[in-house]
Amino acid sequence: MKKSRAETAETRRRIVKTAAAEFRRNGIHATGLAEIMAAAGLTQGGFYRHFDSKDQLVAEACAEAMSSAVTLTQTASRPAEDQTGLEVIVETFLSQDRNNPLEGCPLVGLGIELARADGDTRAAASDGFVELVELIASQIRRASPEVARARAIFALSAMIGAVTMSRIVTDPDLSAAILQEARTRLTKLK
Amino acid sequence: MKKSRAETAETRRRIVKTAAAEFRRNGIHATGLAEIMAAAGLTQGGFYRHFDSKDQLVAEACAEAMSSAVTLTQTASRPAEDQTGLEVIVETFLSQDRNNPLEGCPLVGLGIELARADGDTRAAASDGFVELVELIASQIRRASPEVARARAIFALSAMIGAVTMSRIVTDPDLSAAILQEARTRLTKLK
DNA sequence: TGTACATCAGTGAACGCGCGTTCACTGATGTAC
DNA sequence: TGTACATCAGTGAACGCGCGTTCACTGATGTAC
Repeated sequence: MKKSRAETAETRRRIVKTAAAEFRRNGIHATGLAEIMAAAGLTQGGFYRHFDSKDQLVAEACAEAMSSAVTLTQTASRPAEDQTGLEVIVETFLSQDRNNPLEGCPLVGLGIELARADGDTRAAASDGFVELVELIASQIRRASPEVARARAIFALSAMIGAVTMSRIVTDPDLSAAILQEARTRLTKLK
Repeated sequence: MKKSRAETAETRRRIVKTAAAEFRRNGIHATGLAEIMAAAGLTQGGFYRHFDSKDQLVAEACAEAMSSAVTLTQTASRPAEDQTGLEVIVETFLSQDRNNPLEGCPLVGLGIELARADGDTRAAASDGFVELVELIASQIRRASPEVARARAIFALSAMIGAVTMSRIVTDPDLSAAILQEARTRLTKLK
């Protein structure tokens, strides 16, 4: 049953992408390897042909998820007809579908679990945060680079808190209000 | 080995308080009942004399942790000599010791796990969020109640995001900057 | 180019372990008289 | 108030289950000649 090199590489990528989605949906600790492998169309025994441990997969899945969040934000940051780049980024970030967390920002979906994860995973999350900060800062044009970066740090952490709380809260109106307040206040930072 | 009613009630409270601390330290899923019972000075078998399930303990521990966060914030909200009530609240919230999460805000320590928890737990978290919002709003005096509430919603979710990210990020300077930016911007909401 | 063989991706079953939960038992507490 | 007994908080061991990890095996791929 050996597979070609191309197939092997493709399988590995599929496992990482599947894991990135499942971890964001259910959390890292609550997601088992058997579940991930099944979702990737494989059986659990094959896992260790690709990875040394669950921790290694967690780190790679976190890096992968951060990388697609950065790409998504990059795409979104092209200013539209009547909106600045910052407005579009804020709008996009705050519109993450609560019912489809598979592709949302891992800093929200994995959240505080990242602070307890091992070094490689935390480093991936941390690096991704910095990349997003720089992307946002580049859209704040009326300020010096230092001030823009400071505002971007605030905007990103505030958005992460808002999306997180909008998912926790049980009242749909409150959930919408949390996102709306963040939207209103953070688009003013331009 | 039967205990008196007073002792039984005291034991129950101790289990809930211990659980509230352990869940905030390690996360809900990652904390076992045996670990909690041992930390409370008991053996694991006695757990079901007090609770029907782990989920019930999670809900009570969440309510307990939110309640002490509210009490702490209430105490902090008395304006000091040279600071407004809002400034003191923001200062207090953002000074949660990363290395001692036992008593920090459960909306940070439990984080996105709360969004996946069962109804009672989410309700406790949600109610606690609303209480904190009202407490913060009451310290924003120059605005109408509606505007004050809107600002409080933003301030609280932004602080939760900032403390969360300050714990995730690996660079201590960045961690401090995240908290500093939140402090600077949110104390201006008065 | 064709053949023989070593490699190794993936399967399926098993491993030890810790989880949430259950249970028989103990013995101090609380109750009934 | 004192005595006899039912209650039940807490212990310690066990339960089934799912976890991360290991392993013997299969058979198509890639390599050596």
